[in-house]
Amino acid sequence: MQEYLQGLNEKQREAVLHKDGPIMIVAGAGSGKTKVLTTRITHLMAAHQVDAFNILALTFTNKAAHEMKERVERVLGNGEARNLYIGTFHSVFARILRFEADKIGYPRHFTIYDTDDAKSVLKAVIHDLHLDDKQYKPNLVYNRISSAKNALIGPEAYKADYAIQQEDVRANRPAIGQIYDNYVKRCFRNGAMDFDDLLLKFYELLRTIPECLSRYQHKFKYILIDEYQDTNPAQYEIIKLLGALHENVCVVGDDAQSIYSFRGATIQNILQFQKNYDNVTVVKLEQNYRSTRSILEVANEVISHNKGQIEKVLFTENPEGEKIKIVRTLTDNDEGKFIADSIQEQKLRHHFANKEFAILYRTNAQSRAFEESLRRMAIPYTIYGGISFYQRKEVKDMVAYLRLIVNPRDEEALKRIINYPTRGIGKTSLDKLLLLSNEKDCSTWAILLQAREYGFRAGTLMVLENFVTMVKSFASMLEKSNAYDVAFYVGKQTGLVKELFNDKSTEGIQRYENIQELLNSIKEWTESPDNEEGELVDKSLGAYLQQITLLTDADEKDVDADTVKLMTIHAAKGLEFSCVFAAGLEELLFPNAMAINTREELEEERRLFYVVITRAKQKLWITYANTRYRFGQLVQNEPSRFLAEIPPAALDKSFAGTKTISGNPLRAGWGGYGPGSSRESKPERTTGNGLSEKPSYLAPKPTVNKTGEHVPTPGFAPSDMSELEAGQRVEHMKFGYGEVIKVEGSAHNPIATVRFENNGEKKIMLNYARLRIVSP
DNA sequence: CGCAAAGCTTATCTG
DNA sequence: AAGCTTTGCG
Repeated sequence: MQEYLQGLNEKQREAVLHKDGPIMIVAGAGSGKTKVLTTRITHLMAAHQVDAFNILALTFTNKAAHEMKERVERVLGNGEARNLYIGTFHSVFARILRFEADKIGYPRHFTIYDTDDAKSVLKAVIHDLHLDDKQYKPNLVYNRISSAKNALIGPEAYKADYAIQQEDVRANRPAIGQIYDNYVKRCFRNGAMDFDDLLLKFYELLRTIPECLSRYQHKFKYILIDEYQDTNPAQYEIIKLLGALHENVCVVGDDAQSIYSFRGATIQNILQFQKNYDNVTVVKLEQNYRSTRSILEVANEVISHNKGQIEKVLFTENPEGEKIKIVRTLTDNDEGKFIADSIQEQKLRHHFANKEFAILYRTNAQSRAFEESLRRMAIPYTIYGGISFYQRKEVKDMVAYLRLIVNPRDEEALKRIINYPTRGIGKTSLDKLLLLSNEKDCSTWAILLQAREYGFRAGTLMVLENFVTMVKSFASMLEKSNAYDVAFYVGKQTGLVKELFNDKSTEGIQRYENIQELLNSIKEWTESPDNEEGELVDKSLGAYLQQITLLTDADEKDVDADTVKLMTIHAAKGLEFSCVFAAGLEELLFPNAMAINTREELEEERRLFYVVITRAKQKLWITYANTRYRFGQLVQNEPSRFLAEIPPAALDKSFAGTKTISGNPLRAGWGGYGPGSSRESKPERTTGNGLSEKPSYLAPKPTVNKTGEHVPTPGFAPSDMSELEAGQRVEHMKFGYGEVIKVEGSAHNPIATVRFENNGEKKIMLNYARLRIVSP
């Protein structure tokens, strides 16, 4: 038997050895599914001589894809793994779409719009339709359109669907269909795809171009999909098409961990897999290698409250381990303190490293209290889920230039930098350009190219043409130089780098460093060997730009760094930690208020709870707070209903003090952690009852205008400023009389310094201020 | 035009 | 409480 099969249990081996035909691997939490997937790929290549070029593996994160490739390479050691097609749905499809773009009318280097870009387009569309963006909030509209796309419903189908229309009308947003329509057209005009388009357009490619369907059906003889429970209908249909020829589709998933329905994922994909394919082999991996028996028992019990799952019972041969600890605190800050204290204590007593701890929560907003408490204890930590490096303003600015060079139709990029750094193309000119591009239904860039014909003022026309010339010169440089050289030159030539360099504030220096880091990243990209991209090798700037939009900060941050990890439960999917703190187990927070209206929603929240429990290898704390701040206001929360689903026998009853909670509907015996038990609690904030907000002995603030109101002389009329010079006496509407000290500034923006009798020295911009010359 | 202050909104999860 | 947008002003 091959060496790589040795470490597998019977079920795992069965999953690996199955060669042809559809197979569903139901892999419980911690049952070694990554190992099975990689070994399966290895086995296909080593034992069955399947060519790496014929294997497609779709994962949930870029990082998982990387790891898988590495593991296969480690076993095979012949460099073949580089030819595997492994990546996320989005990155793999983006790569193929780049290759086939012309067939569906897109430029090869189409831009991928991230959520911010997409929302910005939506804003413009909503504005152009003269709709109220209070009623049509871009965020909401975006989600609605995203759901439609993930269900493969285009604008026409959207408008024709009675149920959808009823929903929109009832929500008083009847025009979403129209917005959707315009949005799609606008994105196409911009040569851009949003995240959902990467799936939708790939699907359309397969559906409408028979030669493409055939090519990729033949190419991908073996298809493997990780985290199948979180795929949506678009992904489902794509796989069905791609796999139709060989039917060698291997899906791995756990219905109990399906937590992405908000992204259009439907648990039906995994529940129905057996009905959708003939002769499906089903293998269940039920032995858990990750957690202690105590932890697994709690997980099993909790998930049993859900209906309609694939039947399975997870077991483990691991030791029983410690019991679970449930901890109540008075406030969210106390919760933070408790967790930081506990981490410190565990480190001292049991010699855990920082990186063995994770604090997991339902919403990103909860991270603040933990950050503060960890910082106070000097415990290093990493937060996941903030804005990624490539979302920072200065980075996006620079990237916008590069985007425009590669794809001049990219209107979002153009809007961002056409007047940054300032070059005299103001709002008026830009609005006119955008209006024209809407009228002619062509890209803003096309209007710019013919600016001469649209009656701009001479000066404006000149700056517009200079801008066009500059961008064109960058683009032509791209033909001869590599991406890094072009980017470096752009930074220098536009003055962007210089502007950041001159800003010596702390943030300014940081921004400058970020740009340097961006340049480094481009350099690394251009120089790295061609082993990451399968057979469609593309080291162009365009390929780089598409790739960075698909990176998440989980891909950018180093998991091995010795820091405590803070993230949402969603982000923790697929990860494991020795010690886990599941925080904020409160009604309305977890389960979240947004998800308690239907059984389906509530069951998904419960699966989320299941996921957080099963992240823990050795120790698990579950915490909740009586009160926490929301929108700057203190709110009270009941303990989460999920706590009552935990079997009492699994709990550590002696834990954290002896206080019982009076009036708590849950079992007594859990500790309290609040001002009484923590070292330094802030006194309770006095909440606004309208009384004694301010001590009465304090004098009221003076209400008199500090500047002292000046009453202008009757018939006040500003004088002609062109002749103003030092020494003249002037009158100002508000500041009264004064003497001109000096006149400076450029010709089109002169600034006078005036010493006023009652208001001291002021700088006055003569273009805007109203001054009357009293005497020469 | 560009800045600062005031005002308003917001926070479920994400590639 | 914090971030983003609008406003008011020189």
